[in-house]
Amino acid sequence: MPDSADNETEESHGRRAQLRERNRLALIEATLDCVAEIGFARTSVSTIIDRAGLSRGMIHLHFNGKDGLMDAAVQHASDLYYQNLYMLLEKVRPSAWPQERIEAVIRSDLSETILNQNNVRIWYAFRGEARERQSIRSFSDTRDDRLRGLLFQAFLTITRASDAHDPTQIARDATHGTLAFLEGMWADYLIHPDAFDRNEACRIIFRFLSALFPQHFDLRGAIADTH
Amino acid sequence: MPDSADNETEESHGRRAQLRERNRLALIEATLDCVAEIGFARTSVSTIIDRAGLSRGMIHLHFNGKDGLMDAAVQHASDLYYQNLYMLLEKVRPSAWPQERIEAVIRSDLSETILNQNNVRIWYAFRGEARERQSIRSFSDTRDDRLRGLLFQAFLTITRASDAHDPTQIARDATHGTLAFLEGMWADYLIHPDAFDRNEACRIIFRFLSALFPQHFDLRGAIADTH
DNA sequence: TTACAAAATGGACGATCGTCCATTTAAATT
DNA sequence: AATTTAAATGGACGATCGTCCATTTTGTAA
Repeated sequence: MPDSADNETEESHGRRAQLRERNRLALIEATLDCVAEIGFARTSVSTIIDRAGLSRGMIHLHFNGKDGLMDAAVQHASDLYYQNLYMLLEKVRPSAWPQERIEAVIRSDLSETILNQNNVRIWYAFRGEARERQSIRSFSDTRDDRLRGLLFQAFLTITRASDAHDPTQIARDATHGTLAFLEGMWADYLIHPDAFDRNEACRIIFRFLSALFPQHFDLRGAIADTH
Repeated sequence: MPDSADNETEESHGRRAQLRERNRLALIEATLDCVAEIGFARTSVSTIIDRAGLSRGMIHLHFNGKDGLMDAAVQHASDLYYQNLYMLLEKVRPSAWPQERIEAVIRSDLSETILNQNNVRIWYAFRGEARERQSIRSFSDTRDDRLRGLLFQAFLTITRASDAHDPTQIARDATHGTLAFLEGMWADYLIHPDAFDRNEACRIIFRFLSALFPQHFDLRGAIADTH
């Protein structure tokens, strides 16, 4: 085994697997494009393979049918969402105040990278068809769980430092409320993509948060701790 | 009162029009049931007429095809939503404080009558397919407009009586924020219908509102004016 | 280069889609 | 009771759906 000595066995089959994966991904992306453009109901096998420029049989070959492809597409969209979101969140320095982390979550979730026409259409198209389809249902579920954890810990740090007699409850409500806010802003963007104003959306959320935590937020976002 | 003589002339043609209208409505209701149960994509002409117990041709006869039926169904769902909502809002006495009217909007929109499994599934199913369909798009639009007017006037009354230097802006933000809140609560209910708690949802909204307008709200809702 | 196997192709297939109309049913009129 | 006419029926129709496989293409190994 001369030059293949330091290559894995897989690498000798590399070109094949690489092409295979390329087509697999092309199908998923074509599916998401179709869903975003013409909706879930009108997205057929024909429109997908037509857009991908591949042959009919590939869907059955790679995904065991249309349902399997849809599941994979949902998973892919979810992965992309998190990949982008956490990439944005990583810019927050580790020593950041909790209110800064909260601001980062809000601004990221409303940024062009995350909240855009494609994503919002895909999001609502799948959510509308989530009934009885576990793969799609988890698409919506997961977002809540992971964002919720981030926000809750940050809010808890804030409320624990205060003199409120039920810091956990307040933190939970603040988390729930903030997520509801973001959800509402997404819906707003879906219905009125042109009239939507990201800065205004942020300001509204911060207006409410600054009323609830005046020492930690103002209309522009997080403010420095005073102790 | 059997078929008495004091019937109007129209009533002599009445029986026919009455039966006709009954079938028309049956088709619309069957459509909404199907959309709620199996989703927009899986709702076909066959499933609709099967559920309505009527014949295939009626859809073309009454609505000029499936699209027309869908449009009528969307309109009907929208009408029902407002009919129920405004019925609930009428219980608020005319002299009510603005904060009481705001509380009524919030509690109504989250009440069992309005926010239930059927409505929320229909709502999101149509919204997911709203792309390029004016009738469906207006379904979402209108809700905002009418509720927005109610809330904005109430918030404006509150902010104008305060010493804030930008009462209009605050009222607008509060309106936008409250609608976003409600939207988020609906999404919450769609994804977790069992875990959803109406009282908790109300409390969270009032927690934020009471932080913003401490003289007008507490965790339980509106409070009496102090001047 | 030849042989092998994995991957990709594209058309055939039955099922189901939405539309539409010839026919039947039954209410209203004479 | 006979006639008229609006409403309802249900099957035929072509189009399109998603599935699947016989065949071809192409990367890899002998």
